[in-house]
Amino acid sequence: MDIEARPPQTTQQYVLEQLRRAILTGQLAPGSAIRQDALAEQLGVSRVPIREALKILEGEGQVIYRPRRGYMVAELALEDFLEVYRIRQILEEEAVRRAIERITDEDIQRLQDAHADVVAAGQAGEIIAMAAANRRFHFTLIDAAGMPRLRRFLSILWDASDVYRSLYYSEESNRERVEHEHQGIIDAVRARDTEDLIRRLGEHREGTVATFREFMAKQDT
Amino acid sequence: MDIEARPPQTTQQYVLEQLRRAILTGQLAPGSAIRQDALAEQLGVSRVPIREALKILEGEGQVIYRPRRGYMVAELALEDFLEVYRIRQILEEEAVRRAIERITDEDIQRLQDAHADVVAAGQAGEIIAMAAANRRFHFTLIDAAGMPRLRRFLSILWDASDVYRSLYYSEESNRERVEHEHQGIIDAVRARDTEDLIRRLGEHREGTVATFREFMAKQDT
DNA sequence: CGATTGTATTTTGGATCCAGTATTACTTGT
DNA sequence: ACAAGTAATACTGGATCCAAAATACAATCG
Repeated sequence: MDIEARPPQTTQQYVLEQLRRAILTGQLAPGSAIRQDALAEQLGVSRVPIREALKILEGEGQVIYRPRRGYMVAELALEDFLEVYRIRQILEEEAVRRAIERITDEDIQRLQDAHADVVAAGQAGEIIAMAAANRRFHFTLIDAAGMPRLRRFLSILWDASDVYRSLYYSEESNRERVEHEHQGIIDAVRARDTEDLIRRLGEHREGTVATFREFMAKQDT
Repeated sequence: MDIEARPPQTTQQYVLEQLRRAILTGQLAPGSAIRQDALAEQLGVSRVPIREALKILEGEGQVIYRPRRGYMVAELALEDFLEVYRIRQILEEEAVRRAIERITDEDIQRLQDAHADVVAAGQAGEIIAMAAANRRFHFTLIDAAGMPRLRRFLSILWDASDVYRSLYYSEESNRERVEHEHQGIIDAVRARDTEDLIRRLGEHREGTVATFREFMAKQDT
């Protein structure tokens, strides 16, 4: 027997999850200071696991740290967002180039399943679930590249730029666009057509960026 | 007046520096376990700042963490190295494309200065100084792109793939090659010739990778 | 003699406590 | 009334202590 040992869930991992979630949903607003012992009390743990979770987020660039001043949630201005998104696109492009050469039918099935989850969550209006399924969709493709470090970086970039997602998905028209583009991506993968796939990913990105520009413009008024 | 406050050096930052250095020079060999209180005693601090520094390195992917088992220095097999290097190249390419449009004469001067430092350190046989100057050379160019997050990722990737550098630079022939290629890069920047610059960076990378293949092959015997 | 279970030791994870620094509020002087 | 200096407060950084989990070792049973 060779049973995979379940890695035990430590408190810091729990805290890390909670922090990620709070940042993603905007409960911890970008730019706001993070008070360690308030958080500790709120989560019912001591300050130590809080500090360690914050250190990981610091390494990932999701929070800003200034010695003796504490942590704040990193802000994402439009131009920062565009920068992160641009990096994501470059890396994802590299990943899918490799992925399309090695992807199996089961992977494609998973892709299709993840897409179905996106649609279902969208119709149910469950924003968090939709963001999660969307992530799974993209990373199914990325995983097929078999480049673990590239995957890691994309994962961090994803988290870092997913901050405003919840607002973004709430618009009906965006959901439809995403659904349509995803299906196109799946088709291109099925056909093993690299250039078409790259083109579709590019369009997917441009659609997203355009939507964001509108969104930010609306915010400013 | 808007003076930037000097951030005080905390113990964890000191520990972090020491750990980075130990990993870079190979004192902490890839794959070896990191014993927390041994380190704490050695550096004359408590275990707390050690743990927090390790958390940052975990976020950067330089050490592997398993709950309740501790940390190990991440191993870099040849294929891992190639993967990291490939990512670096892609991102550096994006950076220099932007950089060449915005770079100033002062930046170019700094580039030339950094290159001079590389040569000087090389002749003096100071490997660590040479690695540092080489890093400065590349990041002078990257900084000119004005993409702070991209810069951050490149910085992490650089550290992660710099592990074997000390061995690498010790060979005379490599030093000469690096010097020659750097000068070519500077010339291309001066001429604002993007395509030539990209081409030269690609060659620079290929030369490095080829050298590494030889090096690893020698190691295996 | 080998394997398995129980025990001791080592090492990490978390809590509490203390010290040093930054921020805020208040007081005092002009 | 406003500014500057000072005192009070709040929060972070680090050390020590304790608990829990993993590993190493030994003893016992088949």
